[in-house]
Amino acid sequence: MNIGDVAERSGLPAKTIRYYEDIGLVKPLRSANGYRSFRDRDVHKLAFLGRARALGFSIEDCRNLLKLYEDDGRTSAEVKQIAEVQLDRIDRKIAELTEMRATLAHLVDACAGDHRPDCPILADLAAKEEEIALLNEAG
Amino acid sequence: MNIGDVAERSGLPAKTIRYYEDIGLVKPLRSANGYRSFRDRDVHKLAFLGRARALGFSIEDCRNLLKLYEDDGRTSAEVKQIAEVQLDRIDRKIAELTEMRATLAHLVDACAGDHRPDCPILADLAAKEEEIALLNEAG
DNA sequence: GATAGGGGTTCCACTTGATGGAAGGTCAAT
DNA sequence: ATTGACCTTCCATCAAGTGGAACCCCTATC
Repeated sequence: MNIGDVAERSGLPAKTIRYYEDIGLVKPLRSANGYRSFRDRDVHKLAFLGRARALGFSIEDCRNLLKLYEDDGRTSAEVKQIAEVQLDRIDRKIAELTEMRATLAHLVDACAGDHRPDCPILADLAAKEEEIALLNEAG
Repeated sequence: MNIGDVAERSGLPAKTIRYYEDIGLVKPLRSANGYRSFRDRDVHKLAFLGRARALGFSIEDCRNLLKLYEDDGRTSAEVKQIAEVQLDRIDRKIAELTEMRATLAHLVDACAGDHRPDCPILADLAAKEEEIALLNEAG
């Protein structure tokens, strides 16, 4: 199968598939004309990668998950551990964003958004210099 | 003021400050010995940048916010608009992560995490190939 | 005067995960 | 023969820094 078909079937752009070959995630064969020739196995792997990436796993995680996927001697504990670490990363990211959101929403709410220059958003961004200065004086 | 002091006061690493100069966010003077010489104004700007970045604003947003900050003729509407777009980005990101989290948490929950190879996580990542295949047959 | 340390400087490479584009080869059909 | 849709490689670019090498500056101490 040529890269175009694989792209369609796996849902990944051809460019991405080439990139994945480049970094050693898939190793398609080559036809006589130099075109990449993908086996079903390669297509499966790419679809797997697409899913794993959609869950936010890093490329390195994907590499490891793929290895486990193809290793009959794996234990589900190994897989679970990778997933748990990722779950934790997601949780921390969500917490971080939620905090940002709260602060920003508060500021947006306080801002008139009119023709005047007075703006609590800018005021807040600027004011914190002093907080930092105070912190440093204290510390 | 030298870069080390500024780093401490603004809370930004010296490397980052140099980088910010590089991309034109701050323009410190130079002492006779070639050292960067930061005025209070520069330190304020850097602290401002630190805060804005902490709220997730992109460097380009920061550039614009800084411009507005220094422009007496600004309107709060301009500022608010940038902030609202950012708020929206955060919301979309949170939604995306929340969905990832739900899927992943479900899978982690279903996985025994023991010595056996059977793993719902891998099964899920692999199974979706077929969904895609079906989707493609249908479409 | 030499030297050690703790600043500072520049510049280049690397990170993550692709993506865009140029220049050119291949293939099927007209 | 030539169009158009494929495919190939390679190089550059994005965000937002970070790490490190090689080298300069300044002060204090021996």
